[in-house]
Amino acid sequence: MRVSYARAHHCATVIFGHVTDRPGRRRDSERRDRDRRDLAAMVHPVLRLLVAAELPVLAAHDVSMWSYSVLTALDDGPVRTQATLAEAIGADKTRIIGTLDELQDAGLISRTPDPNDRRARLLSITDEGRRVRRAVRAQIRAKEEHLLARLTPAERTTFVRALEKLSALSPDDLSDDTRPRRTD
Amino acid sequence: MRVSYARAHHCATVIFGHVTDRPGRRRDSERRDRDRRDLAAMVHPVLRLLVAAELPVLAAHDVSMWSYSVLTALDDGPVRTQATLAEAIGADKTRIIGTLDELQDAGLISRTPDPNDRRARLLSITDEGRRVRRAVRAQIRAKEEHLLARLTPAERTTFVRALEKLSALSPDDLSDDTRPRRTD
DNA sequence: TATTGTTATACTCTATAACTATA
DNA sequence: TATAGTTATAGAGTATAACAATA
Repeated sequence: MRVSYARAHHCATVIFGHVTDRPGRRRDSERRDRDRRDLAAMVHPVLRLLVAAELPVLAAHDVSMWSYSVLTALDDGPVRTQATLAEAIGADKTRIIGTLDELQDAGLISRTPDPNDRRARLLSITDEGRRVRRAVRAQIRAKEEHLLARLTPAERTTFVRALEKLSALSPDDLSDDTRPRRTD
Repeated sequence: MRVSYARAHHCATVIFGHVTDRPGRRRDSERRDRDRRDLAAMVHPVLRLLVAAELPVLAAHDVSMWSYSVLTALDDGPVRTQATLAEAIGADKTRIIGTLDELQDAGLISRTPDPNDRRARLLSITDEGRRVRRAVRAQIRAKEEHLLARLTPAERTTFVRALEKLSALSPDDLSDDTRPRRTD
């Protein structure tokens, strides 16, 4: 995930001069929602901001974004095989191999052959890996505070809660098939 | 911005078994906030969800993500030169040229030489371009409803408001230099 | 035959630098 | 000399297919 640092000052000025819309008495909240930018057009800059804030922290600890993602998954969850880990962090089997090699060379994770299935290699985070992960996380949390400080306490709580809800969804949850209507 | 459709079922189970933390009487909200995932780890899956939802819509109208971004900027703002447009959408001068060529060939934008500066080419969206942009937006909004429907009305309002606030920030707004303290 | 981990290849995207034509 | 637009080249990142070992 590479992100350019170019600032995305998406022009927020929305002009609907010649949109002939029935001049009903809409509430402000409805008008607000209609005139807002697309969600992706707002979420993307926020992600770039977050990544830009995280990269220096990661670099200071000599870990890549993928490495940090792997360490996080291994620290939070039980031992995994490479395939399950890859799916857990939304990556590809082939994509994380280089990352795992680096992490192993750095002594942050260990890969031991599975006695029950000699094809598989069981992954686990080392004490040093745990230390690095948590040091990085602490610094990232500090950076996040700069962002969240722009919100009111109530906004902040709701924003994080909403993020937790939405980030847990799978693409299937958004498919049109979930609509109650049936064609038969 | 290419996004794999692999589901990011980030394991949300957080285990702090051996983190010796003073067992004070923390409020639930504080504990919640401490045990949550990193913001980027939540924002990223949300963006992927949104992009996955948008791509089919864009494909149906034969426009790329960058094309839609350009059409949006030109529809919402005044006529721009290519350089200013590029910066407005967070892209690079050289990166959008191919996109502009496609849009021009498709008759969705026009590029006319600037009479005052024969180096520059003034951009403007055509009626057809406006039609496409708004048709795409309407469909994207419909898809977004699937996502936002997972939130309560109050959560939704606050979430969108928070996104508007945060997405308007520039990297400078997050730098450590903004802290009130000085070293001298 | 299917699966785990791995490697190799090709393809996409991006950044950088160079070029032109104007100013 | 500097700038707007363009083009070309190199590099990073990714997906896909193919492979060896094991089930």
